[in-house]
Amino acid sequence: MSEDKELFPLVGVDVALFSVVDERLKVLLVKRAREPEARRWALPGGLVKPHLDASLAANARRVLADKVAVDLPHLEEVATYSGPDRDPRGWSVMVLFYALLPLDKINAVVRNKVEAVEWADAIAPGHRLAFDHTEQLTAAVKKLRAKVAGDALPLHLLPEKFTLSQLQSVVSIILGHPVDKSSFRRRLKASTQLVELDEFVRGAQRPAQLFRASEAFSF
Amino acid sequence: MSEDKELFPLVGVDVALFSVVDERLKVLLVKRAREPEARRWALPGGLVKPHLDASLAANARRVLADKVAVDLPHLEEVATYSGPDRDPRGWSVMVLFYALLPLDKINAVVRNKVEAVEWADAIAPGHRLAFDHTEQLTAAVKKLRAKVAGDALPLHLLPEKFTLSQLQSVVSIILGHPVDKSSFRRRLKASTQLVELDEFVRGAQRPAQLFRASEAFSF
DNA sequence: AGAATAGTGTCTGTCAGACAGTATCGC
DNA sequence: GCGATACTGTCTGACAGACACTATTCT
Repeated sequence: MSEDKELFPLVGVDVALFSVVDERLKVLLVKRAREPEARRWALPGGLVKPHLDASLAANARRVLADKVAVDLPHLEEVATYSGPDRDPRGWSVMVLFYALLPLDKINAVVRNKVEAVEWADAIAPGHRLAFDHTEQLTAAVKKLRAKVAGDALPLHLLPEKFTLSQLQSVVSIILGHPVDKSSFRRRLKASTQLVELDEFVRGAQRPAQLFRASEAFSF
Repeated sequence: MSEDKELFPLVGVDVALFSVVDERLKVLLVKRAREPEARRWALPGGLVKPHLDASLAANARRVLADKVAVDLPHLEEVATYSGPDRDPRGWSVMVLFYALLPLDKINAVVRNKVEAVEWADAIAPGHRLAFDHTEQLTAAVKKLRAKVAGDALPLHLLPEKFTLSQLQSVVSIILGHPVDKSSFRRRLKASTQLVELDEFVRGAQRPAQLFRASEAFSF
């Protein structure tokens, strides 16, 4: 066993699962039940099981299925974290992914489990995280922001049908600064990523047109 | 041993080492001496040795030190490739990096080794590559191009001191299309990445000013 | 009518591509 | 002078931020 430690690195994944709650970008944290780092908040993650997982992405989906009751619509690789000291169990390599979860599925999603679960503020989680997860979370947020700043649309955070105002709100929450309405809508009209529907949302004001992701959409 | 295969994935790195030769973007390939995939061209790579390597990046440097006699100035992570079938030895996960090598060090660089070594065209290598290395190479080129298109300067492909014309040439070779001289130079003057020197290159025409990377430079 | 949100029109500064023009060398 | 390469100036069209304006609903 201790020889195995010398010969074979531990291999697994961590996942930063983002959502938007209360006008804030949130990330799912779990309170670890077991050693190492027991009772400390951490990104959900786990070691790969070669007989179960077809890939690291599959590993990520399996791990998250323990905390969340939905299929993740999209997994994006961020970076790998490796070395002899980052986990006391031995030389380890963890591949970090991030995923986005639609607003309207949040309540249905959190499963009862041994560990506590929390949607923490993604920018300022308010906990000291286990292992190198603070660094990982920073990297995941940075990658997400870069992608959205580069004109990708975070539709995976929205319901299947959504208004442009909702989309604009989510984008500005992710980026951390206001987004101009006019230029935002101009961009979207030129884009092939959205399809306008003939449906409208009625509320206490002018109805808003609904949109959905087009076939050409890729995050 | 066969139980180990079930329990522990193989872990290693592959490296796409780029350079510019003869006005083309080239990548270093090695001809594998051992099974699996013996005698097939491949990206240089190797399994991590926990007692030797402090990280996967260190693993990459060690593997490349067998083929190349210089320290790699920069390693950039591209993606991971994993699964039970991509390597016949078992469930494996390889982390792909790319690196850039300065033009003026190429000749000093290739070591005598068991395997053959070749600088192949990065866009059309002309060989069927081992494992999933064709896909890996495509991803590495794409990532490099995206980085350079996003205003990063590939100074690691140039000598320490270089002219703007040389830099422009390298950028256009990487991107695969011509770059406008005027706007390119305008961008560089506004940038803090370069420092102009008081030295000039004299040739058969007007001397060209030399530049070097500034402290603020980061690829 | 007024509040609230959806959606549009217009102005303007910035910036990148295009390309012509000038500068400075060797021969 | 001529060829070659380095370097600069200028024009113009595209576009994004700013922001005011119009539109449509509910109360």
